[in-house]
Amino acid sequence: MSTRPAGHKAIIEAAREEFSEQGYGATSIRDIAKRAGVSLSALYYYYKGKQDLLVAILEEGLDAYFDACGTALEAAGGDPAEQLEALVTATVQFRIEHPVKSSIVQTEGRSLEPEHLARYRKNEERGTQQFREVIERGIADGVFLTPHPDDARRAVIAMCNAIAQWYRTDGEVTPDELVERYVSLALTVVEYRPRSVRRAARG
Amino acid sequence: MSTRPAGHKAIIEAAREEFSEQGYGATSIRDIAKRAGVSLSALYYYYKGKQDLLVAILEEGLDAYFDACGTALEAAGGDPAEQLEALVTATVQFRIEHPVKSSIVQTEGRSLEPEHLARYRKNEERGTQQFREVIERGIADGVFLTPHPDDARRAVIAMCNAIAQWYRTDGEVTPDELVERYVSLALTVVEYRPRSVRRAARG
Amino acid sequence: MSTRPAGHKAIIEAAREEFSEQGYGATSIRDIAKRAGVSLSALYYYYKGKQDLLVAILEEGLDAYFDACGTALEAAGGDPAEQLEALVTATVQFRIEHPVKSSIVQTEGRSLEPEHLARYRKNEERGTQQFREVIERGIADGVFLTPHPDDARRAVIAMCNAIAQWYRTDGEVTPDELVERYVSLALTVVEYRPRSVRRAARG
Amino acid sequence: MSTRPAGHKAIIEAAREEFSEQGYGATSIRDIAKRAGVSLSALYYYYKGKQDLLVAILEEGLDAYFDACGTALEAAGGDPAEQLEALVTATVQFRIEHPVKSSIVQTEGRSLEPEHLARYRKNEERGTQQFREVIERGIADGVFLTPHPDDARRAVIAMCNAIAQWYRTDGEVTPDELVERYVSLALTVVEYRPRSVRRAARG
DNA sequence: GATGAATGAGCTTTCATTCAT
DNA sequence: TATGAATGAAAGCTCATTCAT
Repeated sequence: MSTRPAGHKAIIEAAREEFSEQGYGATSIRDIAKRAGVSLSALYYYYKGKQDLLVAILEEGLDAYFDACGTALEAAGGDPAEQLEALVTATVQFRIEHPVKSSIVQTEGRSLEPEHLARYRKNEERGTQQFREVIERGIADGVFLTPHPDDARRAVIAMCNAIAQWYRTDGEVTPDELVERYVSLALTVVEYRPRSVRRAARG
Repeated sequence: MSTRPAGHKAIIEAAREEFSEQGYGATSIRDIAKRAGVSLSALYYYYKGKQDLLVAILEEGLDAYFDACGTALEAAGGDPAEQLEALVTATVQFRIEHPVKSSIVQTEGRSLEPEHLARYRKNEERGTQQFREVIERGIADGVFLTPHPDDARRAVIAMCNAIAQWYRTDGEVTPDELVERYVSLALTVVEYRPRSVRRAARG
Repeated sequence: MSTRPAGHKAIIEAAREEFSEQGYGATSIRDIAKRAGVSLSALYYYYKGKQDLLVAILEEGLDAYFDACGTALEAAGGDPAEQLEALVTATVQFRIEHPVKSSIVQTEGRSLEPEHLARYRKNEERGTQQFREVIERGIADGVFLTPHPDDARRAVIAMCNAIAQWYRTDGEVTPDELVERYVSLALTVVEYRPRSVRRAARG
Repeated sequence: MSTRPAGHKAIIEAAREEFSEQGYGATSIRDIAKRAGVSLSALYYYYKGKQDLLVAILEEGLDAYFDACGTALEAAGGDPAEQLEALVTATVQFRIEHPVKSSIVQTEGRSLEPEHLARYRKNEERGTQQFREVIERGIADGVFLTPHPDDARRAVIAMCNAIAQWYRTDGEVTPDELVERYVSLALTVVEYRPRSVRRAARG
């Protein structure tokens, strides 16, 4: 959690939008200051520089996403299917509600200077790990039948992430509908077969 | 097909790699010249500028991909499942064999100046359209059961595209294996049920 | 009147001299910065660019000249001969005292980009207009006998303007003498015949 | 007289027009080649470089003007008034017929590099000298009464030179009319009084 | 005679950043 | 807290010119 002085939200917000629209490399610090409506010097008063802004934005982006996932997982039971549902729901909702944060986190990691990159990549990895654990447990429990858990995981994450790039809140599909569809898609991808069904089938 | 004088391949190649690694905005034209081993002026002799390089790279990237899809589709029969298989195979192979071309086409469209953007976006749309047609025909034929063809399509495309970002040829999975798995995943996502099976099930 | 922040006079002055000596096109912005003794960036802090400098210089040049003419005309009576004398005096003095401003205004209008050119040419026209009005009134009053007022006007203006290119303050002729001679020349050119003389001649 | 190989007139012509419109410093050698419709290399085949083109143009410009003056003076008698008439006529006609040549000669001398400048300025001086001699002879003969021959000379030259900048062949005044007016103006400026008139006045 | 290819130097401009106040 | 002023470095690009063919 950052402990920065208040009153600089406009700056972060502006930077996020500029980075998202043009990319870190193509964004000038003046563009950000102008968009935030503050002077160039004010920006430097709050942040050490352009890279510092990026670090703050990326960290906050990951944190916010992981918070959402954590909350969802806690609310879900111990069942792998329920947990996958929780993760997909949290991810889809986050991509819908925070498309800018999402796209930056997905694209601008490469713009980190070496000293920040390693830590960031490691942190980022937690997202993969969450899905990996749930899927592998589902397989161990015999409810996810996919023979290729890594590919299934990557597919699920990729399709959820892509939402940030095309979903528009003024479109035809409501967020809830979309969540439902993607949960369903994800369960299809991991080839989910509920125990009860199989038991019933046997009888 | 470009009709540029020969001997400038090194330039395009260098530009592609720099754009892919750092992003268009963060790449300097000097970086490209240096990487290509030519003088700055030589670069300007062949290309009008940085934007011109990007345009050439993006166009070629799309063309090459569409060529691969076209060839694959022609070789496939009229059956929607076979055609989806062909498209997925072509896409996965292209992402594996041309990860740099793939990632640029996926990320740097936004770096096009307005005058080139519209045409590019339209061209890009052809990729979506290929998948859309095949999937819808599969649904019409009753072999793809997914109730949400748009989501299925986006999922299939997203998961195939993501390959460019993580696949390494020196990894555990061979290209052919990966193709097979993704074809299988795609058919799962569209909920493919072959006619013969359903007929048998009915009997 | 310009409302720029103070302390950038050295820049304008340097630009004026460089433009005057080498021409706008041949002057590099580095030359100007060096001559002004400021950094290249300082120059851009005060002016948007090379063209902006030219615009400022040309506008100020015209303004200063028109101010001098205006003051002289106000001090003069309503008599056309006196007014022509005032205009020629103001012009000659301005060419002597501000040869650099004068030569730039005379030569570098063509270096204006289209968006500034029209306005400038119109403003410039006021100079011609001042002379035209005075000469035509003198003709109407019957004191200027020249049958070709346009040619006379152009001749007077051209000869006054040329002074900026050859007059040296360390030469033989004092400014006051030169003014007197050019006033006399101008009155000759418009074929001035004072009323009193003609009346006397008649008697 | 230049002894250059034929077929390069288009180049000189193009250079003249570019230099005249934009100034030497602002003209690129590529602009010239494009306007002449030849390749960049062709230009370098005929001329050593940009400066060489300027030298050729300026020399030819002065030569052509002096030729015209020489011819006119030869045709005129020995009378100073007739000779001044001849010079003004030649000058006005040249400014009318060759406005581009005229304007370059008047403005671009400063663009000569030191090694060519001295010779050019000296050559240029011949123009002044022609007028000076005629006017001084007129004064010695007692037909030009101006008390300031240098100012008169400069005035005459300046007003004639200015013609190149404003005269348009499609305007109201014919060349012949203009010549007549400027001859008349020039004689006014030098305060010409024919002998016969004065003799008559005395009687 | 003529040209396509190539270059190094220089161009105008914008960059991220610092600092005195 | 906050900013106007200033800077060195580097950006994209154009320049006049050369040279092998």
